[in-house]
Amino acid sequence: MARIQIPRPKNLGEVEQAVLEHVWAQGPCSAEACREALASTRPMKESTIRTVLRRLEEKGYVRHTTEGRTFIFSAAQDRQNVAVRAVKNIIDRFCGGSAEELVLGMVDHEVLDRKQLERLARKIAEQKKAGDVRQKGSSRVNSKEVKP
Amino acid sequence: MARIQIPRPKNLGEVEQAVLEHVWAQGPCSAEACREALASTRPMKESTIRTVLRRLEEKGYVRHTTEGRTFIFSAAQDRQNVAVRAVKNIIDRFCGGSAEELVLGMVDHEVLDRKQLERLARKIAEQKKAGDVRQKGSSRVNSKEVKP
DNA sequence: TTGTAGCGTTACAACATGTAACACTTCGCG
DNA sequence: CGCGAAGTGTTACATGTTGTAACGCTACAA
Repeated sequence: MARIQIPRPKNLGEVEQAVLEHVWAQGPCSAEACREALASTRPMKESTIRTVLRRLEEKGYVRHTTEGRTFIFSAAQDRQNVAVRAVKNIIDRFCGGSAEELVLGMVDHEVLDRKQLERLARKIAEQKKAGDVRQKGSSRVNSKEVKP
Repeated sequence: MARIQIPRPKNLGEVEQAVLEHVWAQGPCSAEACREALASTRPMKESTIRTVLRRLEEKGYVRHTTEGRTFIFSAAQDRQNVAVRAVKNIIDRFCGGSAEELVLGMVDHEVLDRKQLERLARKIAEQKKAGDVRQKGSSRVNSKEVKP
């Protein structure tokens, strides 16, 4: 009884994932196009895919415009943003907020390999250089906006 | 109808999280001890906490031994492991398997700050050095075991 | 005008989660 | 020895989430 909890960042089910994935990969598309594209791996009735897309929209992952009478769905948030937010959540939940601990863990567990580490090191150096000037704030114009 | 899906890596609900958190923080403890510790933030009946602990055990996050007739629960997986696995999942789902992309995103979004980046850079250098000898395999004896 | 493409609405089964009651067992105590 | 307390096992149930879909309404084309 009584479960007045503030909605946690909505997770996605498998099908929802797959559909979102497709929208990310293929760009704006109609429900039907989406359905057809996924038909081989996950056959769905036409009303099913629409339900899924509607839910994705409710959850804020996609939005739609109309083209004639047809809904064209497109991603409302970019992939990386979603990923980073999801990870941030994990960090808060499991690592007491320390992203560092997590990344170190990833290194230990070789979720990151050498080549990637190399690129990362470069990137980090870059970031550090930028940081020498302004204490906080990215040097790049893009992204941002990862508010929960 | 028909939802014979292979169980995805079980997520945890809020209460489950909180309880696991406590076991991680306080180490082995009985259901009652656990309940009392969490009583201020989440009052639970005694049978409730036991259900939660049982489910955590079913999901493989904790295990228990008996001390007299009392169950003593302890973590079955360490925090970092769980976190890394969870992140790995996200990476697979959202980043096409590229952990690098994600970490770069974290840098962009300042989920990682300068001080942390510094430590990370050191760690990475270390890892690289070790890697110069053996192409694969951690230089440390600890952790490992992040199999899905 | 009638079929059809496409949307809105509603439904439902299976699971996940929070919450808990009740029943059974064992141990210390009077 | 019998009792009550502490602990465990079992079962239940309300809500929310996710997959899947049927129906029904509307506008446009032939």
